[in-house]
Amino acid sequence: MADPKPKSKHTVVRADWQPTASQRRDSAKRGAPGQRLLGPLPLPRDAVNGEVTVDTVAVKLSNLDKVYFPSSGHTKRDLLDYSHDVAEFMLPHLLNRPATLKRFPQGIDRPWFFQKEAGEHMPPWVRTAPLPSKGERTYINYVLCNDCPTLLYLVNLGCIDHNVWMSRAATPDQPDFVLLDLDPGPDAGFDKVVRVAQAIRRVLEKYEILGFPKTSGATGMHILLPLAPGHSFAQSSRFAEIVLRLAAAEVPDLTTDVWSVADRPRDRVFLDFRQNAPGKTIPPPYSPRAYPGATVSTPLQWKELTRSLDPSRFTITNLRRRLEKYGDLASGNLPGAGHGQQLRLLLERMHQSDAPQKKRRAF
DNA sequence: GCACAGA
DNA sequence: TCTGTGCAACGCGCA
DNA sequence: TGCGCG
Repeated sequence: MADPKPKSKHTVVRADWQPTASQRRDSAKRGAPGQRLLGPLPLPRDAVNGEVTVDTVAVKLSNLDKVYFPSSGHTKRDLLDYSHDVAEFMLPHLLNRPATLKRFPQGIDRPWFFQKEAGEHMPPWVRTAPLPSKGERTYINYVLCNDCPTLLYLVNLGCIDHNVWMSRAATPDQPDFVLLDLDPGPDAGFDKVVRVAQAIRRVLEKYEILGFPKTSGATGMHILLPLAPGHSFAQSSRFAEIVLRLAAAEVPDLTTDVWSVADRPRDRVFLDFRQNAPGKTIPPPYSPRAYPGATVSTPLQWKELTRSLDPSRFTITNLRRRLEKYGDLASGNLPGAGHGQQLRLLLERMHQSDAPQKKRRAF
């Protein structure tokens, strides 16, 4: 493939960017409880505009008092304080992943827009990666949110949630985890999501598959299965479908695979494997969401999946307490964690285990 | 949130 | 100087 | 061939 060289003043990344020596040193502490929480913005509390210097980079911040979440009163400053505080936990999950910017410059109740092309107006220290678009006919310079200054810059632009690919820029066609997406209908409470997640947990345990559950930050849940390098999205999607169909067979009255929203039962949990595709995005662990209350996509321990689990409890205001207590419960899903699974091996294990039995069918 | 075009 | 506008676009299943 | 869908 020809070396893509779209003109850009940004630092273009054609291979995965490598951490500096000091960042490598620090990374040993990452994921440990209470470590690396950086506190709120280093800025006077009454400042409405300002400039912070983070990692030797000066970032301009504006309209800090603007209310982004009217029902709870959370402001842009609250979002920036949170982002600065948890950056060491969130950034590893964003590293080198092309980002689709979803911008809410006037808050969650006002018009928003997508932005993929970084354009020529971002500061030169914002890293980007050129990726083919429209069937290889053109390139888009995607933002890579690889450091704290970039994170704060994006939040200042109105990026409330972060939406990143399941692959990294150097290998855009190779997902490094499988996404199991649990999406409850409007009349399905979170208790149903929990029961379906427990069914998925039983399937994963039966075949010794490693998975990390998290709230989506909205109404559903995500379960992430770390992948060894070299898998395709076709493979990750097929595997997600297999696991979800096995789980659905255990709780058929709680689940649906109906694609059309109009025809989909409103009181069931839609199990979506189609999200495993190139260019599709997911809010990573610790991403805030543009929902009332400033909820956060929050990694969980499996044992926390109880009837009383309420995902609206996890917000930008209180998430640091969980990080102090538990550290990064999803750190095992990071590409460097060494837990990448070979789908061929998992499928062999599943096939052997089921060989004497009939094939399971039905969603 | 911000650059840009057109009035 | 003000005001309006753009800021994305994949591939699958089905009619 | 287009639409709904995430």
